[in-house]
Amino acid sequence: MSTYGQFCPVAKAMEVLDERWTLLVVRELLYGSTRFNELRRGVPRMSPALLSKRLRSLERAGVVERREAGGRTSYTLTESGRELSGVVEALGSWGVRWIGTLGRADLDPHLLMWDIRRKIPLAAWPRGRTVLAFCFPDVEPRQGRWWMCVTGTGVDVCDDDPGFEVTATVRADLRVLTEIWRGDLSWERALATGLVRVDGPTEVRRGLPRWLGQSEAALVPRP
Amino acid sequence: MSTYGQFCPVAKAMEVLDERWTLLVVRELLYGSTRFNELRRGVPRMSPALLSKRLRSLERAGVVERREAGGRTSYTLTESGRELSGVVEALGSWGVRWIGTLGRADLDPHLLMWDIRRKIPLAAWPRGRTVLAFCFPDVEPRQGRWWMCVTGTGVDVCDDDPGFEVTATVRADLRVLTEIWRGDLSWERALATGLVRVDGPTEVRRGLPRWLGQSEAALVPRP
DNA sequence: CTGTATCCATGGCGATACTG
DNA sequence: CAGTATCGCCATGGATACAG
Repeated sequence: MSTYGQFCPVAKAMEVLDERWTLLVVRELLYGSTRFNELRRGVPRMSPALLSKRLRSLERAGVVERREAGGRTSYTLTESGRELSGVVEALGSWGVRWIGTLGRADLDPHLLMWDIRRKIPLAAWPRGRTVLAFCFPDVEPRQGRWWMCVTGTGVDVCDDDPGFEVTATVRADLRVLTEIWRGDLSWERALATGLVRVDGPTEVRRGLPRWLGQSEAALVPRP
Repeated sequence: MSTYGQFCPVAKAMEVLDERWTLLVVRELLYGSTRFNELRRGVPRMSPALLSKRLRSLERAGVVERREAGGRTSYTLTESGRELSGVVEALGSWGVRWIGTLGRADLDPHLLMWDIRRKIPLAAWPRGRTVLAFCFPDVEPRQGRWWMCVTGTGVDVCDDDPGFEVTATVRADLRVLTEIWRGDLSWERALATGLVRVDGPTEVRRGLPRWLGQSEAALVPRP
């Protein structure tokens, strides 16, 4: 842990939080991930060794509680950790307002699909099974096709064809769907201009914006 | 600048802000410092080379505007930078609530005197010159005595005797005065228990808490 | 006053492989 | 599933001196 030699609360907070990846791990924990490998999915570019190290640091700092039960390990936020939501929200609001442009390397279909999955409003979907196929023409084939299977009980994301009949196919550049998700671009505009194409029944095209929604960042007013 | 390969606004914000010292420099700018050496006083353990580098990074990120006028350079926050107040405040509130214990190395008389100086409510002080002497018995002599000269026009902090008649002397361990300043300890308690001694007229002892005040961190409710 | 220049050691962190 | 182990680079940043 770095030290600043200052009594200022901002400095003391940053001693715990300023290391690379740390607040992204906290973000994942705030989103509800508790397992090591579940956390890994949220920070795929972080090596497991480093994730392990950060979790220990956060535990020492009283932010994370590590528990072993039935041979399984879980990580949860302490009260101190849960209160970091204020910091994370402030960072997110600032980031979406002032870091407008995404580089090509910021785009990640896997992260996007998991983010969307996390906020699927099950209640808004039809009963029975609905399968949405996603196609990102600008992405290499291996990462360019995804399937999202929504049933009454849950959501599955696959990167290869699960075999079920596809209800509709969503076709858009990865950047476009990412910008919609972040709220940089609206569903209506994207559909109207053809930046997104939906092949399937009309009611699906109509319902899509409500079914898939947007990240909470979309609620932040832009400068 | 680090990269995370994520479109998440928190990650994009941290790419700009997670490097060591960065948010402390922003904090100084939010407090109103604009000159290079003025900024240095707020982050004395940071090397000038590094400060220079950080200021450039922040300029590239659109957070800081650098201006040269009349051979003098000044740094001010852009609108984007000013909006980081939300982040800094969230960090400060969290820090003062959850990082309760200060190590010996976190205490710094120079920083403390300058912090106090920054918030002196001139209007509350008597007309004419008032000189407060501070004595930190637990600190090595060179850093253990300070003088604060308050006149109608401003405040001066000195680490050697300016020669004026001393109105009153405040005597406390550096840790004690720091804790009072942060709001971990109240003036009343500290005076009542003798953790702080004020040698001087009664009205000074009475007025001190209002004259010196506390940092804004003191307003944050504790867990 | 406002920085640059230079040097150097440390260790952070990425990559990869492997284990109970 | 939940991590360790190992390796090696290179960038970070601390220290100091110096300059326009």
